[in-house]
Amino acid sequence: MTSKQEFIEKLRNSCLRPTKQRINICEVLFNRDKTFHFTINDLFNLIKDKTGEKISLATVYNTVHAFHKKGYLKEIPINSNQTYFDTNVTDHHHFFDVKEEKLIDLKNEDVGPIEIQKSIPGKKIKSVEVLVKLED
Amino acid sequence: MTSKQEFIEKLRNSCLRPTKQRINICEVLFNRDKTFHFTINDLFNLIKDKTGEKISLATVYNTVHAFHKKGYLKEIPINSNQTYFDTNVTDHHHFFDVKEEKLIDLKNEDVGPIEIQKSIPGKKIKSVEVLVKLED
DNA sequence: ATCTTCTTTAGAATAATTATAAACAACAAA
DNA sequence: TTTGTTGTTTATAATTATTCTAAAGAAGAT
Ligand SMILES: [Mn+2]
Ligand SMILES: [Mn+2]
Ligand SMILES: [Zn+2]
Ligand SMILES: [Zn+2]
Repeated sequence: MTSKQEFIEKLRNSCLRPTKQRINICEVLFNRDKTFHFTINDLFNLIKDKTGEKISLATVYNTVHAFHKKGYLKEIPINSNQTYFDTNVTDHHHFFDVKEEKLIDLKNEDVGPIEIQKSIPGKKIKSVEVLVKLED
Repeated sequence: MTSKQEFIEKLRNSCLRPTKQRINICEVLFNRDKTFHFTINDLFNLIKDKTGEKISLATVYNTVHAFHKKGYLKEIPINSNQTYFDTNVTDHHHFFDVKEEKLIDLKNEDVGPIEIQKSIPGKKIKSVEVLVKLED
């Protein structure tokens, strides 16, 4: 449980002005026990439900991308009509329940280390992600 | 090198009428040595270049999805503004060169077998894909 | 208080994809 | 071959996620 005051400090330390909207979004996103996977639309609706106040869609986009740029959110590569984000920014893998359209974290020990044996001259590895699609 | 006649047969066997457009798309997609990674837009332009004739964008979408549904094309999960497809429909992994926006096949031996140790009740694994993002 | 800079916002613009419905082509049955 | 049926192509419109714009508002510094 992070206090409003702590979010304000974190935002300031990140050169992001602690506006009412950003603080609300912080609380919705980061005041939780488990990792949270969401689309912009999920978040937009959740904010209305949880805080009772509406934040404009443009602001939700702006804020999510600001947080993403600062490394506080991760983007998950799946083919969907909407982009998925993740509050767990560590390197980790996912199940994707295709029917429910839901992401589930995989612990690294559930997958084991992945050694990439091939390399491309002049390029280095930025990330290695496993996506396990689930069906019924 | 597959002949036009063979494409016609393959289309018929798949309950897809062998139209001029579908045969052309087959030739552009499948008459190649190496696996081909593309977006709808790539394909649309390539058809004009290679065959001199224009196929309507709607038909390119229709055909790609028809082929995808029949299992002749694979969809590659990456976050991009456009969806990527692959003529290599076997289970395999990818490099994605973020700067060039290009996919490169990884052989399974370049990655090694991936054992998923976790399972979700009532769900079974449909696919396991590794995406390795590359930067300079 | 005042000024500057950053942020929010509604609404417009963009761009990938999908839907529509009329013209057309493939196929099978006469 | 003609004819009828069904599947396909096409131009165009609709949809939808995302980004852009520019004006109003809020935060922070002086
Ligand atoms: Mn996750
Ligand atoms: Mn491939
Ligand atoms: Zn982002
Ligand atoms: Zn498809």
